Amino acid sequence: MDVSFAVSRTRPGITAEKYPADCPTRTVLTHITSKWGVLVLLSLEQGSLRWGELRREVEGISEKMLASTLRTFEADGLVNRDAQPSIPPRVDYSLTPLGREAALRLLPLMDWIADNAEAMVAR
Amino acid sequence: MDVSFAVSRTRPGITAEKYPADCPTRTVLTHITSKWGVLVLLSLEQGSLRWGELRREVEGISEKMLASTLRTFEADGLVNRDAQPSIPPRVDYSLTPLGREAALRLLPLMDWIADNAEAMVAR
DNA sequence: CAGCATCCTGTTAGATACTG
DNA sequence: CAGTATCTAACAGGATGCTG
Repeated sequence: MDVSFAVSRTRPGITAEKYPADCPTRTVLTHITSKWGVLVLLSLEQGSLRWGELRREVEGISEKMLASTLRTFEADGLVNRDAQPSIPPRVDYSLTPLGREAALRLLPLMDWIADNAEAMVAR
Repeated sequence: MDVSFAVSRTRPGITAEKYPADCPTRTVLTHITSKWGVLVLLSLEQGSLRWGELRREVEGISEKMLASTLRTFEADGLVNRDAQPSIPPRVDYSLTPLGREAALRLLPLMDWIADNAEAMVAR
């Protein structure tokens, strides 16, 4: 696979650069680290949530941004959308196995941030 | 410490929400997951780099964004700036211990993205 | 070489209103 | 309840030129 990141970790010295602009990793990194991406992914990490629950969990997110973030992740195969055709409608969102893998890598980061954020901002 | 993330992982049920809007974690998360934040942090993970080296490592970053990203991380205490008052000037950037901790949590994520990005984008 | 100043653009995101 | 539609605003980000 020709993803430069994995290759370049070894610092071959000949490879032009470590983080080329036109690399699929950039796209995925952008999705996941989008303003609400991390928060949505981690909210679903403990189990599926309904639309409204998600909105309340990720405080401050607008309906538009929640919809767009979820659709992006659905297209990426990170999130499942399960819509019940009932009235009133009920839609549950959950992580796919792939999404769970991503969330798993996000958890240590968020835990660390939670532990150090105050000190950093106060500085 | 009143960082809601760490607390809420247990799903107390009484806590209003998991990711409140006015939380220092939001600020730090924004800095680190900014468009170039992850790439800069990881570029420095293997050792200090000069300004120009960083520009080349993180392909596509503009001078303005590199400067602003570095200044933010410097203020957060994640990056050290070491300026030699020589002519021509030489400035080296390196991670602080705090920055190294952050980068360490970013590595698994980037490795995972590198392994899965193509499949996700191709989808 | 390592920036900063200035100006400018466009995506990203917020507000509001409406619907099946 | 779970969205869509539309309109607008803000700020991240880019281009260019200049300097110690």
